[in-house]
Amino acid sequence: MATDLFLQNGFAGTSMSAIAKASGMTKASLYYHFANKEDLFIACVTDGYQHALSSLETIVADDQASPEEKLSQAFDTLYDTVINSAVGRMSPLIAEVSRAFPQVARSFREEYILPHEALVAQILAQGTKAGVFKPIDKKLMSHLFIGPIVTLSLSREMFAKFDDLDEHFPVGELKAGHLEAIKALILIN
Amino acid sequence: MATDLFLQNGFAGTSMSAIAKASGMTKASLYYHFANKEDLFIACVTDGYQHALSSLETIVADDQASPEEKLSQAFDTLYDTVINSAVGRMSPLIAEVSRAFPQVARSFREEYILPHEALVAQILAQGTKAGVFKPIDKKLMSHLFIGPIVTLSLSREMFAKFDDLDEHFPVGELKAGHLEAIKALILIN
DNA sequence: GTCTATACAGTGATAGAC
DNA sequence: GTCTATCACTGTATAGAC
Repeated sequence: MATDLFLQNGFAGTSMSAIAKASGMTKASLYYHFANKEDLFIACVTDGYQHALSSLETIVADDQASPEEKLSQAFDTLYDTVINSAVGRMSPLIAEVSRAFPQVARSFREEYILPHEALVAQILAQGTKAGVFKPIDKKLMSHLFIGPIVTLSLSREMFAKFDDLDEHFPVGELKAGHLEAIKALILIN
Repeated sequence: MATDLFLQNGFAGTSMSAIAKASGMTKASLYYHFANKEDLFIACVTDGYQHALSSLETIVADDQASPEEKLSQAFDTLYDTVINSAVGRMSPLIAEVSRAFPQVARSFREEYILPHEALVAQILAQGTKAGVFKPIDKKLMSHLFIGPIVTLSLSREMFAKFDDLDEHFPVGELKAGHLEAIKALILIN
């Protein structure tokens, strides 16, 4: 609710009055639940963490799938999460708020980014152990793996109101090409 | 000047009073030069376009260098531009402002993003013509080429105030690994 | 072209009744 | 736990003198 408003109008562009109205409350009631605007924002951000991580966790824990299948599933999940979910789309917003409130950045990193990276690293480690993936530096893999997805999400947010959005940023094709590129980089033989 | 303020505090977080003060003017004088805040912001953004493009243009026009050398030089330029220059760092800011003023996004795309992509595409086309690069889809290449760099810039903005910035986001290493990955993807033999 | 002064809407946040 | 009413303040923008 408040999350949607923040996404649409930014942090400074979303007033407590607007949030109260959208929540069917008055401002004063809102301030009964949250000490201030930052706390409310942080609640919005952390609220979205859980679900985004759980789908990756089930992929990692799957005993049936091969490392290559898991990699493909991780791509599906990450593209879906970063591009469609509220938390994923919030990156630029978090960057904006982080300037004034660095603890927002810290919490985002520790509770969202690092667990994500760790899960992706686990999938890659499973593949390396099975002898099908080359070992690769973890930071570099995050750079090449998550980088394009976040930028795609940012671009799509930026051009959300344009009617040729999907023509210029075709998620499916870009995802497929990206996956092939990563495979070319890490698959053995 | 105003650009730096926008970068530090976001669009809504930067007041006309603050800009006027930093410019050694009063608010009223500022409004003599710019009709409103958006116009001033657009002026800041477009102002940075020129230089950012010119360095890529000289690389493309170079008759001496091999396509592989040009690719490496383009990496140096893009990393430097996106991470260090004002325009490059402005992407999240432009995303913020674009929600309210879509023409900002359009101008950014047409005058900055598309020319950039076209120049990179030219380097790749030169390599393909010379028989050293495989042909590759233009949109995909932008996704894989520019995506990681923009996300790196965004991350570094987000964690700019943290003392372990360069440890977590080591530009040099990531750039080198990224270049190797792109080469693995497009180099023939 | 730059200034002082100001209009006026909206902001985050609080006091106190119910 | 929610309300009405209000606080002090800052925001964008403008009028009019010099």
